Amino acid sequence: MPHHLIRKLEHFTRLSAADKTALQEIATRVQDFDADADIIREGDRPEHVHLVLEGWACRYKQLEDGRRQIISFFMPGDLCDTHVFVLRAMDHSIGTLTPVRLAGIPRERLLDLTARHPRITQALWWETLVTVAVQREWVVNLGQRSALERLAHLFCELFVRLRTVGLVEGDSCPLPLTQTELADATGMTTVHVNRTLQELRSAGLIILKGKRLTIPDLAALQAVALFNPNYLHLEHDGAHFDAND
Amino acid sequence: MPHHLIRKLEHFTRLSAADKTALQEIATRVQDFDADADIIREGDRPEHVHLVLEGWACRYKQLEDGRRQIISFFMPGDLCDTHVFVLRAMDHSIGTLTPVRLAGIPRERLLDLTARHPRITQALWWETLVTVAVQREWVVNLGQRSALERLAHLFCELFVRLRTVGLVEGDSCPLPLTQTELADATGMTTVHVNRTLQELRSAGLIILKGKRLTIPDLAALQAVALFNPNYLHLEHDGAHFDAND
DNA sequence: CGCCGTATTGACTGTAGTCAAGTGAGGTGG
DNA sequence: CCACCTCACTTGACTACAGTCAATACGGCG
Repeated sequence: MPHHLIRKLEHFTRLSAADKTALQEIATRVQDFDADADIIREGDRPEHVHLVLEGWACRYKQLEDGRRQIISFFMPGDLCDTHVFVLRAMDHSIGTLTPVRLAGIPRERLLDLTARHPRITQALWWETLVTVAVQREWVVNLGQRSALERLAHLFCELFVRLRTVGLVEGDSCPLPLTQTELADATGMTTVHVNRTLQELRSAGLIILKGKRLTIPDLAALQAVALFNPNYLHLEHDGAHFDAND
Repeated sequence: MPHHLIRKLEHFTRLSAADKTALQEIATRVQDFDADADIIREGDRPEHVHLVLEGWACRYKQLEDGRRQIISFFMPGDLCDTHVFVLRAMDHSIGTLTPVRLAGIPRERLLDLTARHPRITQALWWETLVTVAVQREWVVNLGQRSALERLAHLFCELFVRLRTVGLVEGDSCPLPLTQTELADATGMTTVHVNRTLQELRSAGLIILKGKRLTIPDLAALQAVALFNPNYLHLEHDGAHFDAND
């Protein structure tokens, strides 16, 4: 069932049939959440690693005075915190944006999986490091880019990430976010998000309607956003890690 | 020699004498760098993990048009990219801010160390996860905090981190950064950094002079910054990982 | 049809950026 | 030892990007 994860990991390494079977089997303890529900709250000590099977979620942090920052987005195929067990308590929360179906993977299960499947271990490492690289890019995005560039960059990133899990159709992809959520992710106000979206639309760079994003000319949007996809580390050259069966 | 690292790791777990000796011995291949030199450049494929022994460095990313964002600071005791080996090429650069003394730890050396010393493995995991947590907090800082809060927050973080490696004396610590560097880290202009520093000074929250930062009332500065140190995960409760010798 | 959350618009404010001109302090060389 | 040079810091006047407040429009769903 976790085909999105498998599809993503195959961008890094070729998995054997046995690897894939093993990955299929981790999707136990499936749970469903409504939209706008917390999966994990700041202060919790999570019991297992979560894998998003369907829907979108986000990592976020709320300041005492109510300001909220979305720190990252989770989409199908994404893992939440492969290694949290080391830390005592969550320093942020994870909440859903749409209805979400999750698999909860117990710690031992994951350890067992990686012990038996070295290529999966490598691939999960890659997954983790890319997540961190995305986090760094968000710092650049918030620190240096203008509102227009910022939204454009976010759209490029989400589009490319969705493509790696097979959720892009032609030049369009799902984008189930409200303008408020875009604002919380980009450090802008909803009003300014709204106006900036209009600017992107009238420049013909995006079509955004009915929770669906269309990018008629990805290269053009990338140019506006100063988007360089290398931080997503998608060049499939893990030949030296390939399965030989 | 890498006493700062040892001191830091002991905030998470109690290390045995053997653990400490092993850590002492990884500081081979010592290299010295001038200030404002690149240690690793975007696109490089680094050969070893770097440990900062003395001086300050930073992770940064430069956009095509020249804008630069400092993504994180490295101070004595910090490790650069414990697990880069999985990825093909660096997606950012690491450069010095002051003269820096580094130890280069070959991959095998690190694997060997962790294989023999499970507590060190745990402690390095903690180190890695805290680094990522810091990265997330920077997203919150850039996305939600005002200029004043942002600088105040950065100072709180640097102060607390320096304290964990023993570099705080009383209520003051080294701060070898120019206003330009502060600007690149906080996504502000140098002019605005300058004015905001004056505001912090005249509020009596900081004394900043001669590359030295004094914080007369840390609680007050924390309140202004909305700084909550929990993301640094310093509560020493790793008793269950304690060495028994 | 009517309700509620989301999106849109306008007018105004304010924080932060820009440009450009000084001032100051530390280091070097004559 | 001092002049000078450079880099960092400081200041002022002006601009502009983004935030605030508040009213209104839209759209999907019961």
